Amino acid sequence: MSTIGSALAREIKQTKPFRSVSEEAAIGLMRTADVIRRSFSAVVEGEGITVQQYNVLRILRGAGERGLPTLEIADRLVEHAPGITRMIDRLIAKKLAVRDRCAEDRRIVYCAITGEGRKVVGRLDDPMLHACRSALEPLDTGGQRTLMAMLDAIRARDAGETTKS
Amino acid sequence: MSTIGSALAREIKQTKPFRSVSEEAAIGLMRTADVIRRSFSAVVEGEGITVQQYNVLRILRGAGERGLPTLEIADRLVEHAPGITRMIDRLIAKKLAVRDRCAEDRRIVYCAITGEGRKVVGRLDDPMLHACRSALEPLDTGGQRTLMAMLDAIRARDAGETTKS
DNA sequence: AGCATAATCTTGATATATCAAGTATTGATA
DNA sequence: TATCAATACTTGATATATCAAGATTATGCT
Repeated sequence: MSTIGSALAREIKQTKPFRSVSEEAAIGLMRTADVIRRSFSAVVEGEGITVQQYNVLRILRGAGERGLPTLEIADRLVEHAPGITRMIDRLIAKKLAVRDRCAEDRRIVYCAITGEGRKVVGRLDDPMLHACRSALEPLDTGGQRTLMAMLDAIRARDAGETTKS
Repeated sequence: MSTIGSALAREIKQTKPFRSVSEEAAIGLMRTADVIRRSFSAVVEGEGITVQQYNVLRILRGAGERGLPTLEIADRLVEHAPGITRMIDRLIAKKLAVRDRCAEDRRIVYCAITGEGRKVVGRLDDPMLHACRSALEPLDTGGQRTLMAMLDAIRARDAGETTKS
Protein backbone atom coordinates (compact mmCIF):
# COMPACT_ATOMS: atom_id res chain seq x y z
CA MET A 1 0.00 0.00 0.00
CA SER A 2 2.69 2.51 1.06
CA THR A 3 1.15 5.77 -0.01
CA ILE A 4 3.96 7.73 1.63
CA GLY A 5 5.30 10.54 -0.45
CA SER A 6 2.10 10.85 -2.48
CA ALA A 7 1.08 14.23 -3.84
CA LEU A 8 -1.66 14.57 -1.28
CA ALA A 9 0.56 13.53 1.62
CA ARG A 10 3.03 16.23 0.69
CA GLU A 11 0.27 18.75 0.15
CA ILE A 12 -0.93 18.49 3.70
CA LYS A 13 2.57 17.90 5.06
CA GLN A 14 1.51 14.63 6.53
CA THR A 15 4.25 12.93 8.48
CA LYS A 16 2.68 9.52 8.55
CA PRO A 17 1.43 7.67 5.47
CA PHE A 18 -2.27 7.19 5.00
CA ARG A 19 -3.46 3.94 6.40
CA SER A 20 -5.21 2.97 3.21
CA VAL A 21 -5.75 4.03 -0.36
CA SER A 22 -9.42 4.56 0.43
CA GLU A 23 -8.60 7.10 3.07
CA GLU A 24 -6.31 9.03 0.79
CA ALA A 25 -8.77 8.97 -2.09
CA ALA A 26 -11.64 10.12 0.10
CA ILE A 27 -9.67 13.03 1.48
CA GLY A 28 -8.35 13.89 -1.95
CA LEU A 29 -11.90 13.94 -3.24
CA MET A 30 -13.02 16.43 -0.65
CA ARG A 31 -9.99 18.64 -1.09
CA THR A 32 -10.40 18.65 -4.85
CA ALA A 33 -14.07 19.50 -4.58
CA ASP A 34 -13.09 22.36 -2.32
CA VAL A 35 -10.60 23.72 -4.82
CA ILE A 36 -13.20 23.62 -7.58
CA ARG A 37 -15.85 25.17 -5.40
CA ARG A 38 -13.52 28.02 -4.60
CA SER A 39 -12.88 28.71 -8.27
CA PHE A 40 -16.62 28.64 -8.94
CA SER A 41 -17.15 30.95 -6.04
CA ALA A 42 -14.74 33.45 -7.58
CA VAL A 43 -16.78 33.35 -10.80
CA VAL A 44 -20.23 33.87 -9.32
CA GLU A 45 -19.28 36.47 -6.74
CA GLY A 46 -19.04 39.00 -9.54
CA GLU A 47 -22.82 38.77 -9.74
CA GLY A 48 -23.18 39.02 -5.99
CA ILE A 49 -24.40 35.48 -5.43
CA THR A 50 -23.02 32.29 -3.90
CA VAL A 51 -22.42 28.97 -5.61
CA GLN A 52 -25.46 27.51 -3.90
CA GLN A 53 -27.63 30.39 -5.03
CA TYR A 54 -26.33 29.91 -8.54
CA ASN A 55 -27.26 26.24 -8.36
CA VAL A 56 -30.76 27.07 -7.25
CA LEU A 57 -31.17 29.60 -10.02
CA ARG A 58 -30.04 27.05 -12.58
CA ILE A 59 -32.53 24.55 -11.28
CA LEU A 60 -35.28 27.14 -11.45
CA ARG A 61 -34.30 28.17 -14.94
CA GLY A 62 -34.53 24.54 -16.00
CA ALA A 63 -38.03 24.27 -14.54
CA GLY A 64 -41.26 25.37 -16.18
CA GLU A 65 -42.87 28.78 -16.05
CA ARG A 66 -44.53 27.97 -12.76
CA GLY A 67 -41.28 27.02 -11.08
CA LEU A 68 -40.95 24.23 -8.55
CA PRO A 69 -42.25 23.39 -5.07
CA THR A 70 -39.77 24.47 -2.41
CA LEU A 71 -38.82 21.01 -1.26
CA GLU A 72 -38.41 19.77 -4.80
CA ILE A 73 -35.60 22.28 -5.15
CA ALA A 74 -34.01 21.03 -1.95
CA ASP A 75 -34.17 17.47 -3.29
CA ARG A 76 -32.27 18.38 -6.40
CA LEU A 77 -29.66 20.25 -4.41
CA VAL A 78 -29.18 17.35 -2.01
CA GLU A 79 -29.54 20.12 0.51
CA HIS A 80 -31.27 19.32 3.72
CA ALA A 81 -34.74 20.72 3.66
CA PRO A 82 -34.80 23.42 6.36
CA GLY A 83 -32.11 25.52 4.76
CA ILE A 84 -33.88 25.91 1.47
CA THR A 85 -36.56 28.31 2.71
CA ARG A 86 -34.02 30.90 3.70
CA MET A 87 -31.95 30.31 0.60
CA ILE A 88 -35.02 31.25 -1.41
CA ASP A 89 -35.64 34.18 0.94
CA ARG A 90 -32.27 35.56 -0.08
CA LEU A 91 -32.93 35.08 -3.76
CA ILE A 92 -36.23 36.87 -3.36
CA ALA A 93 -34.55 39.69 -1.46
CA LYS A 94 -32.29 40.05 -4.49
CA LYS A 95 -35.31 39.97 -6.83
CA LEU A 96 -33.95 36.89 -8.55
CA ALA A 97 -36.85 34.63 -7.58
CA VAL A 98 -40.48 34.81 -6.54
CA ARG A 99 -42.82 32.65 -4.47
CA ASP A 100 -46.36 31.69 -5.29
CA ARG A 101 -48.56 29.61 -3.08
CA CYS A 102 -50.36 26.86 -4.95
CA ALA A 103 -54.14 27.30 -5.06
CA GLU A 104 -54.98 23.60 -5.44
CA ASP A 105 -52.84 22.50 -2.51
CA ARG A 106 -52.15 25.40 -0.24
CA ARG A 107 -49.34 23.62 1.56
CA ILE A 108 -47.20 23.89 -1.53
CA VAL A 109 -45.24 27.00 -2.42
CA TYR A 110 -43.93 27.32 -5.94
CA CYS A 111 -40.67 29.12 -6.45
CA ALA A 112 -39.77 30.55 -9.83
CA ILE A 113 -36.95 32.52 -11.34
CA THR A 114 -37.51 36.14 -12.37
CA GLY A 115 -36.40 37.87 -15.55
CA GLU A 116 -33.58 39.48 -13.62
CA GLY A 117 -32.64 36.04 -12.29
CA ARG A 118 -32.45 34.71 -15.82
CA LYS A 119 -30.19 37.55 -16.79
CA VAL A 120 -27.84 36.85 -13.90
CA VAL A 121 -27.58 33.13 -14.66
CA GLY A 122 -27.27 33.93 -18.32
CA ARG A 123 -24.30 36.16 -17.72
CA LEU A 124 -22.67 33.36 -15.75
CA ASP A 125 -23.22 30.59 -18.30
CA ASP A 126 -20.05 31.11 -20.25
CA PRO A 127 -17.75 31.98 -17.36
CA MET A 128 -18.95 28.92 -15.44
CA LEU A 129 -18.54 26.63 -18.40
CA HIS A 130 -15.08 27.99 -18.82
CA ALA A 131 -14.30 27.46 -15.14
CA CYS A 132 -15.37 23.83 -15.41
CA ARG A 133 -13.26 23.26 -18.48
CA SER A 134 -10.31 25.01 -16.95
CA ALA A 135 -10.59 23.01 -13.73
CA LEU A 136 -10.71 19.68 -15.53
CA GLU A 137 -8.21 20.59 -18.19
CA PRO A 138 -5.55 18.22 -16.83
CA LEU A 139 -7.73 15.30 -17.91
CA ASP A 140 -8.57 14.56 -21.51
CA THR A 141 -12.16 13.84 -22.45
CA GLY A 142 -11.71 10.13 -21.93
CA GLY A 143 -10.24 10.78 -18.51
CA GLN A 144 -13.14 13.03 -17.62
CA ARG A 145 -15.58 10.34 -18.60
CA THR A 146 -13.70 7.80 -16.51
CA LEU A 147 -13.75 10.18 -13.57
CA MET A 148 -17.48 10.74 -14.00
CA ALA A 149 -18.15 7.04 -14.11
CA MET A 150 -16.19 6.51 -10.91
CA LEU A 151 -17.99 9.30 -9.13
CA ASP A 152 -21.32 7.94 -10.31
CA ALA A 153 -20.41 4.54 -8.92
CA ILE A 154 -19.50 6.00 -5.55
CA ARG A 155 -22.72 7.94 -5.28
CA ALA A 156 -24.75 4.97 -6.46
CA ARG A 157 -23.42 2.88 -3.59
CA ASP A 158 -24.53 5.48 -1.14
CA ALA A 159 -28.00 5.64 -2.65
CA GLY A 160 -28.46 1.90 -2.41
CA GLU A 161 -27.09 0.20 0.69
CA THR A 162 -27.06 2.98 3.22
CA THR A 163 -26.18 0.60 5.99
CA LYS A 164 -23.19 -1.49 5.11
CA SER A 165 -21.59 -3.84 7.61
CA MET B 1 -20.84 14.89 -26.28
CA SER B 2 -24.49 14.14 -25.55
CA THR B 3 -24.41 13.42 -21.87
CA ILE B 4 -28.17 13.23 -21.73
CA GLY B 5 -29.51 10.38 -19.67
CA SER B 6 -26.36 10.13 -17.58
CA ALA B 7 -26.58 9.00 -13.97
CA LEU B 8 -25.98 12.49 -12.71
CA ALA B 9 -28.49 14.07 -15.07
CA ARG B 10 -31.15 11.71 -13.80
CA GLU B 11 -30.10 12.24 -10.21
CA ILE B 12 -30.79 15.93 -10.34
CA LYS B 13 -33.70 15.51 -12.71
CA GLN B 14 -32.07 17.74 -15.23
CA THR B 15 -34.20 18.29 -18.27
CA LYS B 16 -31.46 19.60 -20.49
CA PRO B 17 -28.19 17.77 -21.08
CA PHE B 18 -25.00 19.18 -19.65
CA ARG B 19 -23.24 21.41 -22.10
CA SER B 20 -19.96 19.61 -21.69
CA VAL B 21 -18.36 16.64 -20.03
CA SER B 22 -16.30 19.02 -17.90
CA GLU B 23 -19.39 20.59 -16.47
CA GLU B 24 -20.89 17.27 -15.57
CA ALA B 25 -17.67 15.97 -14.05
CA ALA B 26 -17.16 19.10 -11.98
CA ILE B 27 -20.68 18.98 -10.59
CA GLY B 28 -20.41 15.25 -10.00
CA LEU B 29 -17.23 15.85 -8.08
CA MET B 30 -18.85 18.31 -5.73
CA ARG B 31 -21.91 16.16 -5.21
CA THR B 32 -19.81 13.11 -4.50
CA ALA B 33 -17.65 15.00 -2.04
CA ASP B 34 -20.84 16.11 -0.34
CA VAL B 35 -22.10 12.57 -0.02
CA ILE B 36 -18.84 11.44 1.52
CA ARG B 37 -18.69 14.41 3.83
CA ARG B 38 -22.14 13.60 5.08
CA SER B 39 -21.19 10.02 5.87
CA PHE B 40 -18.10 11.24 7.70
CA SER B 41 -20.21 13.70 9.56
CA ALA B 42 -22.44 10.90 10.76
CA VAL B 43 -19.39 9.09 12.12
CA VAL B 44 -17.81 11.96 14.04
CA GLU B 45 -20.99 13.42 15.46
CA GLY B 46 -21.05 10.54 17.93
CA GLU B 47 -18.07 12.22 19.58
CA GLY B 48 -19.73 15.62 19.45
CA ILE B 49 -17.38 17.14 16.90
CA THR B 50 -17.59 18.20 13.27
CA VAL B 51 -15.60 16.87 10.33
CA GLN B 52 -13.48 20.01 10.30
CA GLN B 53 -12.75 19.69 13.99
CA TYR B 54 -11.79 16.09 13.43
CA ASN B 55 -9.41 17.17 10.68
CA VAL B 56 -7.78 19.71 12.94
CA LEU B 57 -7.40 17.17 15.71
CA ARG B 58 -5.76 14.74 13.32
CA ILE B 59 -3.34 17.39 12.18
CA LEU B 60 -2.49 18.23 15.77
CA ARG B 61 -2.06 14.59 16.66
CA GLY B 62 0.38 14.25 13.81
CA ALA B 63 2.36 17.23 15.05
CA GLY B 64 4.98 17.21 17.78
CA GLU B 65 4.45 17.67 21.50
CA ARG B 66 4.48 21.43 21.16
CA GLY B 67 1.76 21.47 18.52
CA LEU B 68 1.69 23.85 15.58
CA PRO B 69 1.39 27.61 15.01
CA THR B 70 -2.22 28.57 14.38
CA LEU B 71 -1.79 29.57 10.76
CA GLU B 72 0.21 26.45 9.98
CA ILE B 73 -2.91 24.47 10.84
CA ALA B 74 -4.98 26.65 8.54
CA ASP B 75 -2.52 26.02 5.74
CA ARG B 76 -2.86 22.28 6.02
CA LEU B 77 -6.62 22.53 6.12
CA VAL B 78 -6.71 24.78 3.06
CA GLU B 79 -8.95 26.78 5.33
CA HIS B 80 -8.85 30.49 5.02
CA ALA B 81 -6.95 31.94 7.89
CA PRO B 82 -9.54 33.92 9.86
CA GLY B 83 -11.76 30.96 10.56
CA ILE B 84 -9.08 28.92 12.22
CA THR B 85 -8.89 30.97 15.40
CA ARG B 86 -12.48 30.28 16.29
CA MET B 87 -12.23 26.67 15.22
CA ILE B 88 -9.49 26.27 17.79
CA ASP B 89 -11.57 28.23 20.30
CA ARG B 90 -14.22 25.55 20.00
CA LEU B 91 -11.75 22.74 20.41
CA ILE B 92 -10.40 24.45 23.50
CA ALA B 93 -13.90 24.91 24.87
CA LYS B 94 -14.27 21.17 24.52
CA LYS B 95 -10.91 20.59 26.23
CA LEU B 96 -9.60 18.84 23.16
CA ALA B 97 -6.83 21.37 22.46
CA VAL B 98 -4.76 23.99 24.23
CA ARG B 99 -3.00 27.16 23.20
CA ASP B 100 0.46 28.27 24.24
CA ARG B 101 2.04 31.53 23.22
CA CYS B 102 5.57 31.14 21.96
CA ALA B 103 8.16 32.79 24.21
CA GLU B 104 10.76 33.36 21.49
CA ASP B 105 8.33 35.05 19.12
CA ARG B 106 5.31 36.26 20.98
CA ARG B 107 3.27 36.73 17.84
CA ILE B 108 3.08 33.00 17.40
CA VAL B 109 0.55 30.86 19.24
CA TYR B 110 1.12 27.15 19.34
CA CYS B 111 -1.91 24.89 19.39
CA ALA B 112 -1.65 21.35 20.67
CA ILE B 113 -3.95 18.42 21.22
CA THR B 114 -4.81 17.33 24.75
CA GLY B 115 -4.93 13.81 26.14
CA GLU B 116 -8.70 13.93 25.92
CA GLY B 117 -8.36 15.07 22.30
CA ARG B 118 -6.16 12.09 21.54
CA LYS B 119 -8.74 9.80 23.04
CA VAL B 120 -11.50 11.26 20.90
CA VAL B 121 -9.52 10.97 17.67
CA GLY B 122 -8.37 7.52 18.71
CA ARG B 123 -11.93 6.33 19.12
CA LEU B 124 -12.69 7.63 15.63
CA ASP B 125 -9.74 6.04 13.86
CA ASP B 126 -11.39 2.77 13.05
CA PRO B 127 -14.86 4.07 12.28
CA MET B 128 -13.43 6.69 9.96
CA LEU B 129 -11.20 4.24 8.18
CA HIS B 130 -14.20 2.02 7.76
CA ALA B 131 -16.27 4.90 6.42
CA CYS B 132 -13.61 5.65 3.82
CA ARG B 133 -13.42 2.07 2.72
CA SER B 134 -17.16 1.76 2.60
CA ALA B 135 -17.52 4.94 0.57
CA LEU B 136 -14.97 3.86 -2.01
CA GLU B 137 -15.97 0.24 -2.05
CA PRO B 138 -17.44 0.46 -5.58
CA LEU B 139 -13.91 0.94 -6.92
CA ASP B 140 -11.22 -1.69 -6.67
CA THR B 141 -7.78 -0.69 -5.45
CA GLY B 142 -6.58 0.04 -8.95
CA GLY B 143 -9.60 2.22 -9.55
CA GLN B 144 -9.00 4.07 -6.34
CA ARG B 145 -5.42 4.75 -7.37
CA THR B 146 -6.59 5.99 -10.76
CA LEU B 147 -9.10 8.26 -9.07
CA MET B 148 -6.42 9.61 -6.74
CA ALA B 149 -4.10 10.32 -9.63
CA MET B 150 -6.83 12.22 -11.45
CA LEU B 151 -7.69 14.26 -8.40
CA ASP B 152 -4.03 15.03 -7.82
CA ALA B 153 -3.73 16.23 -11.39
CA ILE B 154 -6.71 18.52 -11.02
CA ARG B 155 -5.39 20.04 -7.83
CA ALA B 156 -1.92 20.39 -9.29
CA ARG B 157 -3.28 22.50 -12.14
CA ASP B 158 -4.86 24.84 -9.67
CA ALA B 159 -1.65 25.18 -7.70
CA GLY B 160 0.33 26.05 -10.78
CA GLU B 161 -1.34 28.29 -13.32
CA THR B 162 -3.95 30.07 -11.32
CA THR B 163 -4.84 32.34 -14.18
CA LYS B 164 -5.47 30.42 -17.33
CA SER B 165 -6.71 32.11 -20.47
C1' DA C 1 -68.70 14.93 9.84
C1' DG C 2 -64.74 14.47 13.11
C1' DC C 3 -60.20 13.21 14.26
C1' DA C 4 -55.67 11.55 13.76
C1' DT C 5 -51.94 11.49 10.62
C1' DA C 6 -49.07 13.05 7.12
C1' DA C 7 -47.19 16.49 3.90
C1' DT C 8 -45.10 21.02 3.14
C1' DC C 9 -43.19 24.46 4.50
C1' DT C 10 -41.60 28.22 8.26
C1' DT C 11 -39.38 29.84 12.29
C1' DG C 12 -36.17 30.23 16.31
C1' DA C 13 -32.01 29.04 18.50
C1' DT C 14 -27.49 27.90 17.80
C1' DA C 15 -23.26 26.83 15.32
C1' DT C 16 -20.18 27.82 11.87
C1' DA C 17 -18.09 30.33 7.82
C1' DT C 18 -16.50 34.64 5.59
C1' DC C 19 -14.71 39.24 5.03
C1' DA C 20 -12.66 43.36 6.54
C1' DA C 21 -10.51 45.75 10.01
C1' DG C 22 -7.79 45.82 14.27
C1' DT C 23 -3.90 44.37 17.71
C1' DA C 24 0.54 42.85 19.16
C1' DT C 25 5.12 41.72 18.09
C1' DT C 26 9.08 41.46 15.32
C1' DG C 27 12.49 42.82 11.93
C1' DA C 28 14.39 46.16 8.89
C1' DT C 29 15.59 50.98 7.82
C1' DA C 30 16.87 55.74 8.21
C1' DT D 1 16.86 54.79 18.29
C1' DA D 2 12.60 56.05 16.33
C1' DT D 3 9.83 54.58 12.43
C1' DC D 4 7.90 51.71 8.90
C1' DA D 5 6.58 47.54 7.09
C1' DA D 6 5.65 42.67 7.71
C1' DT D 7 4.03 38.72 10.40
C1' DA D 8 0.72 36.17 13.11
C1' DC D 9 -3.19 36.32 14.92
C1' DT D 10 -7.83 38.23 16.81
C1' DT D 11 -12.12 40.42 16.69
C1' DG D 12 -16.60 42.35 14.96
C1' DA D 13 -20.11 42.37 11.64
C1' DT D 14 -22.57 39.75 8.57
C1' DA D 15 -24.01 35.70 5.99
C1' DT D 16 -25.09 31.10 5.84
C1' DA D 17 -25.91 26.25 7.62
C1' DT D 18 -28.11 23.00 10.88
C1' DC D 19 -31.37 21.09 14.08
C1' DA D 20 -35.56 20.86 16.46
C1' DA D 21 -40.01 22.54 17.03
C1' DG D 22 -44.13 24.88 15.19
C1' DA D 23 -47.94 26.33 11.73
C1' DT D 24 -50.97 25.26 8.00
C1' DT D 25 -53.26 22.46 4.93
C1' DA D 26 -54.64 18.06 3.04
C1' DT D 27 -55.79 13.14 3.38
C1' DG D 28 -57.50 8.88 5.13
C1' DC D 29 -60.32 6.38 8.52
C1' DT D 30 -64.26 5.55 11.16
